[in-house]
Amino acid sequence: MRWNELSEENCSMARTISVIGDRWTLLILRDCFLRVRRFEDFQERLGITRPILANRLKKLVDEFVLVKVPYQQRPRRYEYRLTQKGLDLYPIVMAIVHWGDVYMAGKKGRPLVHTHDLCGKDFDPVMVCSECGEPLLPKQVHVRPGPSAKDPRHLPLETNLPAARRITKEKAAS
Amino acid sequence: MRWNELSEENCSMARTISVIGDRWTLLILRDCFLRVRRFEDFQERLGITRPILANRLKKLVDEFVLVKVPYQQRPRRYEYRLTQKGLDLYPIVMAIVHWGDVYMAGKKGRPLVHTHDLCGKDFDPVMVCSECGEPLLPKQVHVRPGPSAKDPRHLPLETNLPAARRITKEKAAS
DNA sequence: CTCTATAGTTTGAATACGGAACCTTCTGCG
DNA sequence: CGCAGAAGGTTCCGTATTCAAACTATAGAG
Repeated sequence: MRWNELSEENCSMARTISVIGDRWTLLILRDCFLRVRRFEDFQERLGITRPILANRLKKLVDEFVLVKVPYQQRPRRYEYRLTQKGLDLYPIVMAIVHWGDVYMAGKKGRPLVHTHDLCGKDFDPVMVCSECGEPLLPKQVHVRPGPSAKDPRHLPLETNLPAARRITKEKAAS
Repeated sequence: MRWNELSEENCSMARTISVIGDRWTLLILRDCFLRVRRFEDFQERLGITRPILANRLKKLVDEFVLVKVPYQQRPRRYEYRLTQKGLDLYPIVMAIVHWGDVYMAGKKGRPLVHTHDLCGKDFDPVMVCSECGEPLLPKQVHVRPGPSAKDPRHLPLETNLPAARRITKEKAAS
């Protein structure tokens, strides 16, 4: 499966990955949320090569995650800003940062602390259920085919094949 | 910056990306949370080539995100299961899926619906503040150097350089 | 002794990436 | 005028990664 095929998969995760699922794009987005907006700033902070940076920024603009906004005329220069679609990537970025804080931080602690303006406290991000507000644990969540489900390759194995498959594929198929 | 340098960056996001920040690894993790555990199943569901799959699974095992558990002797065969470290990637996966549901789903709706066993309802994942429980909006969060902060390249521009930099770099530096 | 199941590894061609240099538009300055 | 500098790219080329297909290994079944 190539990149262009990824975006046509009937799977929300595959389709999101087709937009933001590479190393450099994720790092660019991190910097966007840190208010970096200009080509030269991205290039210097990330240590990314210029051709790749240009390519990734163009892709993010094509996907409406970023917009080019002119910040001066003569010579005309643009900066890159998050759209609402881009701002809505925040939970993804925070979830990635938080996992890194928990599992990849050195002995000396996390590199960055986040403060919530609303309550004034330092916080960690927590993923909760929109209906009951409880933290989400993978073992308390089940999944079923949605309105556009069709490709059984994107359902869990259990709904896809009888449990007997776990023993021998042939017996179960007969 | 190469992959091996990424993991040494003093940035939680860069370090997480060094573990899970490529296309195939993210798709493998999606399937792990859908209870896929075996080499052949991953290979068939993802359409990934066998060498890449072997390489990514090995990397995830080396990072303690997955463990190899024998499920039969003679011939000895293993399956791949999420460790606690791996299970804790759930918020990242859910955040990615949810963004895809919102922005990348076709007219016919989302491919998969999630049900929360605790409350029995279909839900969306929401990222909230651990201290006050309110949903996190990027504009209500500020960031400051943490215990292990050192490399100014990973701070926001505002804390990094005076605002005057936005006009002329030279004047501000003098 | 061959066939099948599972989990890989090897190999060679296609693609992407890294690094350096170059291009373009404009301002400022001698 | 003519040249330097700033900002935002693009071109070029050698290396690294990925893809696709075939091959290897282990063991039970017939």
